[in-house]
Amino acid sequence: MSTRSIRTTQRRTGPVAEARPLQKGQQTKAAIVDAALGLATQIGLEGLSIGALAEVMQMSKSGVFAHFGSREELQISVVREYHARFEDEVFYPAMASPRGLPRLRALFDNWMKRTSVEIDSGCIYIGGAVEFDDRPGPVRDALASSVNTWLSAMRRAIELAAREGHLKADLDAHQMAFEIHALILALHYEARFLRSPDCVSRALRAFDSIVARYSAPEPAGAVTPSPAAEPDPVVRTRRKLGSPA
Amino acid sequence: MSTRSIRTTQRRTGPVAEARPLQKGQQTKAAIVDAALGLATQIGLEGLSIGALAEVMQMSKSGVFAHFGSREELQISVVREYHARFEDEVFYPAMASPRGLPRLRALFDNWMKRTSVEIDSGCIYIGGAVEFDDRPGPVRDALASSVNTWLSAMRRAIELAAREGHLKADLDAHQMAFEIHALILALHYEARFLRSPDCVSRALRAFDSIVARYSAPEPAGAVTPSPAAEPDPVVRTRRKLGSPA
DNA sequence: GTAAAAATAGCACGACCGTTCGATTATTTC
DNA sequence: GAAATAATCGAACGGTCGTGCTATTTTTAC
Repeated sequence: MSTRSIRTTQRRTGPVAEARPLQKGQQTKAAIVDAALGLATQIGLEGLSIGALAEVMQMSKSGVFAHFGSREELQISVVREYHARFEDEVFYPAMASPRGLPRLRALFDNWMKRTSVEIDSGCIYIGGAVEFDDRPGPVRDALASSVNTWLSAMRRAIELAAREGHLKADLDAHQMAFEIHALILALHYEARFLRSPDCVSRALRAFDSIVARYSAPEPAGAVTPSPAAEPDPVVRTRRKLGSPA
Repeated sequence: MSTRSIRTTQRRTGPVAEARPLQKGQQTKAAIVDAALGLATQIGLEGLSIGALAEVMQMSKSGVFAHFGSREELQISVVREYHARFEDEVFYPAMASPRGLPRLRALFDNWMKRTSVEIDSGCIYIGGAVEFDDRPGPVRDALASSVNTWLSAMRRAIELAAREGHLKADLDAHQMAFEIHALILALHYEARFLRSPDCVSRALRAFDSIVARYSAPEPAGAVTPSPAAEPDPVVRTRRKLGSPA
């Protein structure tokens, strides 16, 4: 918390040297956040308790606590960590797919995997929304900011697909994103709560229906529009999901 | 709890008369469940605490507690109450609409109102799914049972609409129900968490798209198929959503 | 009215919660 | 090495939680 904003470069020679960030602390803090994320995906952000977290980490409660200063700050750290992983596992890999429809489909596929294929861990964006929809505060803000960042990225991908000619030029990207988001929510619901075995294929079918409806009318037979589009070679470093500031 | 299974009809004349259920208790119990439902729709089933409930009811904790015997039984009572209200406010009113597409649309409209128009209270079926997807036990069972009952009713309405000729005869009712359910979940998410102002109209538009896609192909212009179908006069007493046994 | 029985209150227990604080140990800097 | 500082521990506090007991009050039955 307090050590975060301290610059790494400054150094002093006087007898009372000012602190520069050390490594051990940040390291175990990262380990704690990692464990906390694991707990939060199972029992929710609200269910996260410092005592349980300390037990997992084999540390004392106060030892864990000292890294965050408050439970709320711990929750926010978990949200940030989830944002980073979402970026790494959903957004960036999809950017390697060719612009337009293929990339949009890759985003959806990765998103699906994140929220349902690993059934043992729920999605913080979905669980957190339910837990914090009536609970204003910084945790809710961090959550909403991350979700909005991600949904915006989806809309951008849709608009790009429209500009590439894969989808109708005059489509309502907001509307299409709403419908795709809905599929993810239903998938999460049926996979994790109802344990419906065929929900993944249902979500895929529904996605295809949506794409077909928003697709640009084509003269000849081929359903998938020109798969000849080249992938973007260097996107990993250029494009960003965005930071949830 | 113990008084629940005692029959109402039996009566004795001996000096040690066996108990028959009295009224006052059930009455305040109903009031407690009502208040508990109000709390649960705001802070969730897990957030429900007997202490807070007692304060709302202006009763002692133990006084409230005695009606249920455990917190779990209180939660189950809340789920049952929600089921009953859902039946009354979503299912039954829609049964007054004409069979087929109009009735399906009425079900969706009522469902929408329940989960989003009254933004101050969340849906227990949605919140509970997130809270209990990793928590086996009787509360989860009661929740899942109610949800499945309702989703089955939706599927029946879809099949009926197909049989009436309003929708394609060979449609996959499960798939269509999945897609409609998805819209409700997205509506709930955007209304309550993201506070997106136009989510209601988005859900309506998406619903229309789904209906159009599953509609029976028509020769002439009219989009809505023959609105001449007569409503069912006596459905309120005959048809049931079903009990979540 | 009286007596049985049900409904409610009062109190206490043990468990866990987040948090504070001072002491102790590790780590880093010189 | 020594000195400084960061990291961690241990114990404790006030609070809320669900729950179990025993009184006391209210309701019902006769």
